[in-house]
Amino acid sequence: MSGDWLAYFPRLRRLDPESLAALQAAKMEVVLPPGIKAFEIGSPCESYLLIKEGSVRVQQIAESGREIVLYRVGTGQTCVLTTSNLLAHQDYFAEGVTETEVHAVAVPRACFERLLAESAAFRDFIFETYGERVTSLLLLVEEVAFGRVDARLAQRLLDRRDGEGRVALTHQQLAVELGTAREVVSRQLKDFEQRGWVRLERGRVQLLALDALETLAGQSER
Amino acid sequence: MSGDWLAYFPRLRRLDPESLAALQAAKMEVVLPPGIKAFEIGSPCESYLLIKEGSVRVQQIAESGREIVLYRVGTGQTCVLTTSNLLAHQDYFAEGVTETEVHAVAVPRACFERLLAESAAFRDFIFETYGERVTSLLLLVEEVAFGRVDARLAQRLLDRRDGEGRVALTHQQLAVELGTAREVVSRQLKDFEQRGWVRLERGRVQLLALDALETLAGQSER
DNA sequence: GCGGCCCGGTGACTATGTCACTGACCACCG
DNA sequence: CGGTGGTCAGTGACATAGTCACCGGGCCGC
Repeated sequence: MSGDWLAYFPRLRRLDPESLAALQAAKMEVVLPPGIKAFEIGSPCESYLLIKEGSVRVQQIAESGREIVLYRVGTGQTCVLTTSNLLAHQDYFAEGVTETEVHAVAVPRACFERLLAESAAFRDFIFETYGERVTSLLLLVEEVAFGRVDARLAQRLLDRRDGEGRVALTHQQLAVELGTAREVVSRQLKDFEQRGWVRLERGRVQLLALDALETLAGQSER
Repeated sequence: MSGDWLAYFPRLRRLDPESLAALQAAKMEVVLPPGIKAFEIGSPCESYLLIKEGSVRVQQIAESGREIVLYRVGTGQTCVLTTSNLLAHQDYFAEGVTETEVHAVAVPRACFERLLAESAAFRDFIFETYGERVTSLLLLVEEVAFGRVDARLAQRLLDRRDGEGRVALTHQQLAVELGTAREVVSRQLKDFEQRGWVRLERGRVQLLALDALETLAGQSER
């Protein structure tokens, strides 16, 4: 039911009635299945995407095939890269992959630009997380440039564990999370296992010593 | 003479007279000597800086002391981090160092926010390079995560050479440019020298084979 | 049950980063 | 002029990370 979509974006309720009406009229509700590319390198950027439910993983891909996860966009969020591309009239040069079924609202470029010009509340909404994203990209630069792989891996395992301390990712997927190679992840995990911190299963890691992993994750500086 | 400052920011001429008058009234002309910190980690972000003349190097610093240059802000440009911090009400978490004497125009936060709200031309001005900066940060992530040090070094030498093919930087400074260690730069440079591509001098590198360096710089993928 | 594919393990090697120490060079001062 | 301290660069030994080639096991569809 489309009347409820604003519940996901409370700040948009502050829009003046005219802007809100324009948004209502122009928006399109979209549903994407899991595991597809919402956008890829070179795609033009046609509309502003507001995610109601689900998660999109945005990743950079090198020619060599190595990948790195830049960030995720989840419920109630929007994608910096999309915003940035709309503002600068550029094409995408990263790819976005749906990790779950994604329910989103698409706002066409023309409507985006009109709202940006007319509505202070819309601008606030846009920039709410925008600054934080720039921050998170700089943190990523620092992490990749100076961080230790073991600490970063420990952090990712903690971040992506479920309620029972399981991480349902293959070594390859973990390598993409960190922008490193599978072999490196395999060796680090084996090391963790020998310390008794995790148990390795096919396609999954069972965490056993959260405190030890947290301690290691804290030592991110090399 | 302050009447000419708009010559550096032609897009600001499109501002409506009222906004322009507000900007004129609130702005402050500032001059910073070379080699000082325009802002550092933890500084609050009080005003929007428009650079008329000069260059500011923005760099990230790890606890270990290793540094990496994130980007430079030059004549006619503005700093993404400042914009982002103003938008998101955050403090700086990188530092900005003047590389030359810097002549700039400072716009206080209140005026920045008012103009952002009132003037479409001002927003266009802000976002003109903003999107490109996000792009450049993603490129930096890719470079640091996947790039070869030798290719990146060759690229930097080419980027920062003067008219006679000289690069007036120490090995340490080159290491900061790339976010690597001085020893690594020293060894790579020695290798370049043995190939006859450069000649090493104290505090300086003389480039001899631009074409060879360009070829290497092109092979950035690991 | 066979073949193909994904998953993970491993050894050997290369590339990069760290540490400790050295000497060269330079500016300044007495 | 010589001493002195600081910056700059060179180097060997070692640690960490990434690459390459290859293997074997499990899983799935036919």
